Amino acid sequence: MAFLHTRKTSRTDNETVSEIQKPTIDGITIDCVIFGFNKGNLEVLLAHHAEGESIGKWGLLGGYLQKEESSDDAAQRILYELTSLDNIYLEQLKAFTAPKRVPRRRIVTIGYYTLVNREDYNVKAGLTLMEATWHKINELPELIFDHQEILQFSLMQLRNRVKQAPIGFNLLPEKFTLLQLMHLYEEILGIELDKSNFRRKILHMKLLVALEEKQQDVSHRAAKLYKFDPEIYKKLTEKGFNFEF
Amino acid sequence: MAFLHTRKTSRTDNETVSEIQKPTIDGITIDCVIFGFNKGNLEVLLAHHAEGESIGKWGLLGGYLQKEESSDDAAQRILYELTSLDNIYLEQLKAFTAPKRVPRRRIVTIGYYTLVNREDYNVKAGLTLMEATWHKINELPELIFDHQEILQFSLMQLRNRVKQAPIGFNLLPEKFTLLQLMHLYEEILGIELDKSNFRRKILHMKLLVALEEKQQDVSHRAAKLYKFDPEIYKKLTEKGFNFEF
DNA sequence: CCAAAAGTGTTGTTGATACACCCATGT
DNA sequence: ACATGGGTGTATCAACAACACTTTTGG
Repeated sequence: MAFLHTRKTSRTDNETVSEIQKPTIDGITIDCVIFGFNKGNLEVLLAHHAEGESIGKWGLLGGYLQKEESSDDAAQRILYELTSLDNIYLEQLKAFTAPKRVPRRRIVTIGYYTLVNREDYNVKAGLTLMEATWHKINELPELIFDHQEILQFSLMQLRNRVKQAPIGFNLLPEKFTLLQLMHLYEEILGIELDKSNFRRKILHMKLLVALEEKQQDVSHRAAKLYKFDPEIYKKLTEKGFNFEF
Repeated sequence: MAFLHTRKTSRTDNETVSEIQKPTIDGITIDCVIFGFNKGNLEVLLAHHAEGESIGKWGLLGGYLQKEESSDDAAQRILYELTSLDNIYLEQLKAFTAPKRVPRRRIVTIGYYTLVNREDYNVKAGLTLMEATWHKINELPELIFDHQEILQFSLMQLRNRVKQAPIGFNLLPEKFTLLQLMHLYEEILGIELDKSNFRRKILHMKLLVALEEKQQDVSHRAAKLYKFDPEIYKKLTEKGFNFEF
C-alpha cells in the first residue's frame, strides 16, 4: 500500500492517513468581524485589550472554541456574550493557520463575520461596551496578531457576498428608504451608483415591500419606507438572482 | 471591564478574551477534495481505508497539520505526496468543526479542494495509486465521518467559483476545443448550453489563444485547439468579468 | 452520400446606462 | 426662493437566447 509519494516527511507503511501522529496544536480560537453601518459609514467593532501581552492594542472579538460546541455555535455564543444579539446572520470566513500568527503558541483561529444593525444593537444590548467600540473601516487602529489580515479578508468576502445575496439588509434598520439602501451598497462596494437605475433594478426584483409610512422630520420631501421581505426572498432564491449594481 | 454578557459560560473579570482557557482539541487535520474530469464526467479522487477503524470504507485524502506549516502548505504537501502534482490551484473551503464528526476524539478538519488535469496526473504521477481511485460524482460510495458533507460543500463551492473565475481550465488538458470546455461547464453546473452562444461569449472574452493546431484522428470535422492564456487573464481580472453561461 | 461535430449568421427581446426633468418639504 | 433629496421618464446601446443554416471530415 505504498501510495504515498514522500517529499518532506516520510511515513511508515502501516499507518493510515487519518492516524499518523499526535496533535501539534495549542488551541483553536474564534475571531468575529462584526460590521455595522452608521451615518453612511461602514464600521467594525473592535475590542481594546487592557491586559496581557497585547496591552493597549485593538483586536477582533474572539474566544476559545469549547470542547462540545461547533465553531458556528461558538461564534454565535461569542457574539451573544458581547452584544447580547441573538439569531444573527453569521458566516464562517475560513481558518487562519500561519504557524507564527501568534507569538510562542500554535493557535489556529477560525474567522467569522456578521452584519449587525446598529439600531438594534444600541437598543437591545442594554450594557455599555466599555472595552469595545466601533471604528470606521477607513480609520482603523493597529491590530494585534494577524487580525488586520482577517479583517481585510472578511471585507473582501462581504463585498463578494453582498453581490449574490441580500445580506446587506442586515445592516439597516427594519424600515429604510431606497436611498439609504443605495448608500449602503455604495459604501460597501466603494462605487457610485445612479439613483434612478438603482431604484428600477431593486424594485424590479420585487424583494422589497413598500410600506404606507414615510420618513418623519426630514428637511426635504419625505421618502417612502420599505422593508425587506424574507418570504419573497425565499421564493426568489431558488431561481438565483444577482445583486450586481 | 465587565463587558461580557454571559449566557452559558461565565468568566471572571480578570481574564482577557484571548487567554481564557486551555485547549480542548485533540488535533487538526486537512482533507482534500480532488476533482478531475474524464470523458465528460466530473470525478473525485478517494482513498480506500485498508486498516484502522474505518476499514473497508472510502474517504477523502487527508493528513495531519504539522507544527510548523500553514494549512495551505499542508494541503499542498498532501496533494504532492499523493499525486506528485506540484503548484496546483488549491483553495481552502472552510473548517469543519462538529464536535462529534469523528468518534471519540475531537478533531477539527480544514477542507481544501483542487482541480487536476487527469492527463497530467496520469503522466506525471509515475506511480500506481493502488489505494486511491477516481469516482464519478454521481456514483459515490459511502464515505467515512462527515466526508460526504465536505464533498457536497466543495461541489457547491466549485459551482460558485467556476462562475467567477476561469478555474475550470485546470481540469482540461493544455490544448482543448471549445466544445470540450463547454461540456465541462455543462457537467459542473448541471445545465445545457447553446453551442453558438457559448462560442460567442467565451471568444468575446479574449481569454483563449487560438492555436494553429487542430484535432487529430476524429471521425468528423476537426476542431481548432485553444489554450488558456494566464497573461491575458491577469489583465482582465483587474476589471472583473463573469463566467455565467 | 451520410453522420457527426465544427462553425456562422440572424433576429427579437431584455436589461443596463446616462441623463434630463419634475415633486415635496423645511428653512 | 432655494437647497435637498425623492421620484419619473426616455433614448441608446450592448448582451443574450433561440434557432436555422453552412462547412468539414471520416467512413
